[in-house]
Amino acid sequence: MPELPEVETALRGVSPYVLGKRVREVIVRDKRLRWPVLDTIHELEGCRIETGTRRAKYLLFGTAKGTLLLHLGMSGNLRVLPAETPFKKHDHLAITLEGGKQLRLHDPRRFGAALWIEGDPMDHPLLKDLGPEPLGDGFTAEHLQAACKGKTAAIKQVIMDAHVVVGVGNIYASEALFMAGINPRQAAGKVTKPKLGKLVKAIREVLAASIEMGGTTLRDFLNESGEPGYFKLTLRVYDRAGEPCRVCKTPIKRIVQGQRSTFFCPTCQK
DNA sequence: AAAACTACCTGAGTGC
DNA sequence: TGCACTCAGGTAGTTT
Repeated sequence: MPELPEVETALRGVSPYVLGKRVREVIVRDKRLRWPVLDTIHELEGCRIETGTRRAKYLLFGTAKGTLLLHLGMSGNLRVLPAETPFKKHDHLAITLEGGKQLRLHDPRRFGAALWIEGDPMDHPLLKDLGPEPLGDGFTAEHLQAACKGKTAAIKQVIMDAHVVVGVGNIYASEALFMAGINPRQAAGKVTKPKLGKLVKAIREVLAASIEMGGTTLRDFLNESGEPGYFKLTLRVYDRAGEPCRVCKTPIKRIVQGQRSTFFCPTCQK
């Protein structure tokens, strides 16, 4: 599910309801997420949530005492509901706020995470070695060129490596490579400089456009108001194997790279 | 150092 | 209806 646009959409959706609110109670209904949810999560109780930010696909809710880090994994979503709303299966974490609302983490596959961090969250092992934000100033053509230099790994694998740039998931990796006219199997070190420049631009554009539209929806993602996003309607190659390329009509191909599906147009992406 | 692979988990869809 | 199978948006951690 959540690629970066969905995570950003979730953050924007819940922020108005949680920012400035004090946490009454943290309810752990199932601690078996990617890592066991520790009892330290209850340190959040009594704290006022002062900030809501995102780093890569991690959500950070800051208080004076520490930071709540959430990750939505493959199948997670956040909802804000009246605290008395019956729990659904897979509602693993619930944070009751002053005023009677509750922030809930729902995650069928349980690849998500919930951690309590004291001190600067950017020093946390999960965050300290991450590459630049794709929509930030640090993600430049020069940066990507330096990261690709001499690499034999496929360009798709490289742009999905969080040490190179964060937030480029499986859908948008395929989409951006199509937009830049790059074959996903090409060795990163062999992609020309101008193409890498185009790729930076494509990654920024596709992510920004999807955030604008409220995130792509596949399967179980619902945005904060319960309405699905509509970006899937405009996907260029992802999940379109056998269908005609929107530019040249060549059938879109599906291959497997690093145990993940890749979609591309053999004509437009040389 | 870099690349390849493993592990974690449920649910939807397909074919018989 | 049921069973067996494949596939799915992520990524830390391990092995080669």
